[in-house]
Amino acid sequence: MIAQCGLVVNGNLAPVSSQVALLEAAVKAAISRAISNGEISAELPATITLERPKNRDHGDYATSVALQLAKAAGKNPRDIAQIIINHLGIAEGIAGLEIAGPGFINITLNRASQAELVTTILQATSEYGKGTALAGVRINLEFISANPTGPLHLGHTRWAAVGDALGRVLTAAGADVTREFYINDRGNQMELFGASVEAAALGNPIPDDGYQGEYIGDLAQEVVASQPTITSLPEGPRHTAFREAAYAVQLKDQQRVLDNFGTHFDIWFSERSLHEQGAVEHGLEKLRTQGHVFEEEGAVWLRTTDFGDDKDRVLTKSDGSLTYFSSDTAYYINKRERGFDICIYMLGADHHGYVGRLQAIAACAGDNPEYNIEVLIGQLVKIMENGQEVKLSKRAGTIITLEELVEKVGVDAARYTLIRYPVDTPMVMDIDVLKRNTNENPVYYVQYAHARIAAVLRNAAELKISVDLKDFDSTQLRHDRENELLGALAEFPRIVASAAELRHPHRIARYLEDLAGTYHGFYADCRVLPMGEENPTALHTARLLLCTSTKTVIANGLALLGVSAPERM
RNA sequence: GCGCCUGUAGCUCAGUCGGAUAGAGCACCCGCCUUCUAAGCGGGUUGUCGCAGGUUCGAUUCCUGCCAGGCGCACCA
Repeated sequence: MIAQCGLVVNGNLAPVSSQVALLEAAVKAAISRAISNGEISAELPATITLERPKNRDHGDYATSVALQLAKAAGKNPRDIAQIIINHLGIAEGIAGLEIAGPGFINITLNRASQAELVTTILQATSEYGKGTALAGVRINLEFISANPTGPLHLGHTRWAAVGDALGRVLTAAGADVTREFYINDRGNQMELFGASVEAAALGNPIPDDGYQGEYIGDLAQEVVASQPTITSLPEGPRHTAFREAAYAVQLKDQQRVLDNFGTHFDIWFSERSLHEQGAVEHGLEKLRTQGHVFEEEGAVWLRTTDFGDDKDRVLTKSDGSLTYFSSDTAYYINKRERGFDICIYMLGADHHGYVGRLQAIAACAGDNPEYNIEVLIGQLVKIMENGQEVKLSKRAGTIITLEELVEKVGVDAARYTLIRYPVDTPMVMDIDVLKRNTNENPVYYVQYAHARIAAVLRNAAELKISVDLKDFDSTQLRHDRENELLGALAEFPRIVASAAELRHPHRIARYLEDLAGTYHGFYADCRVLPMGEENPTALHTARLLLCTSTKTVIANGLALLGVSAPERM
């Protein structure tokens, strides 16, 4: 049976491929037979994709493969569709096949076999939706990477949510993911930061290019409180001591805030450590052997223009000091030497000028910039409060921090809202809407569906209705709403796979909204529990198990977003 | 000037390798809780898919040009 074969083998769960994949294989096999019979003279397409028609009258799945083959085969697409159908008719689990429009093949599944999906989901539980599309691929996912010179603000928050969700989605697709935060703890900005805190502690004016925020004063107080003698150190050591102490406090604060936000990193990678390990020299050496390093006007350059960058980049300045770019090259090479196949960088739109040079780094190091490195650019987030745009300015002290955002709207609403839009769309976050806790906030719509099912299950437990899979009778599920819900549940594994491959975690959120809507429709039309004195029947059990499956999928999807799935609301 | 992103309903936005009558939420109107969570469901109204060409059985989707908005073009970090 289509819904079962290949999913459960000898009682063990095979990697959960969707029933759709099996159906696709059946269509492909049918075409293959038609070709070897000489009925169609064309190449077998590499992949056959079934889509879910928007219009329910077009069956459970549809394929346009006959239209695609028409030209090569030199045949009318409807004739080709008929030939494919002739070969496909024998496949089990299919209840109906028809040719529609210019040559679409509409497939209707046998309802009972489709309902076997419930068994699949309930056996897989938290594994349902996971796949193997990226199995064996080692991915380094770098995101946020803020300077440790201030609190994380709104600009970082989009990445904190999206990056974390992407990490979860890639993992679900089978990839071996390491999440990494690169700490820019070296260079001018650190000096200015240290000097600013020091000045605040000593009651001196903050340096011109220094950091102005209120938090600088707080940091100064905290540093002095933990090291009372720091102000009496001689100027040189005092300067260093302030810088280091402030750095430690600020980094710890960033880590605390992210932890609270549900975003966790496997590695916090210090830029300094690159230099201490000699990784920069090592990287330079590697680039030299690849032949893209040259000297000019006393500086050492990397010829990134060999690979499409706008201009060549300086590695070592004419005064002998290393540029930030040299750290970038060393860091990339270091990642590859740690065994990562793909290095993903998530950057804000204000850094998109880095894309060319990052790809050039990979090429200069002898890698394939089309595969080994990926730079995802996210557009900036605007924020509205009290009907006005809040202009973000460190100087004016109007930055909104991640922590403040969470205090205002909560972790779930903040994460969900940031994740549900594609990152290349500039988005507007309206604090007032997010505070409202109405269903203008789609996270509640999805969470509500989960809580609603939990309530039904609690009531069922009280009524002692069987939810044992052994009592599941798939032929009970014949209602259109049940069919629609099963179809939506069947989609989840391919949604996860495509979200991972396209690096689009927002697809998970959109899918969940769709699934929640489908469930609410089912709930409105299909009574789940017995009414009054009615005795429980096989239909009640079947619907309860369908509810449990839906709850599992919603919970699995929300887990991929790092959003909670409440039992009660 | 060059480069990246965006332009879809009154508003905020989805739209899968190019597919059938372009969708959702909000807003607006009308129905539905003496039995499972009404944070819900059903129905109604809403479109020059920025503009103009091209590719083809078929384009919101791919290509070219233009218009509008955002961002970026350091021997800074």
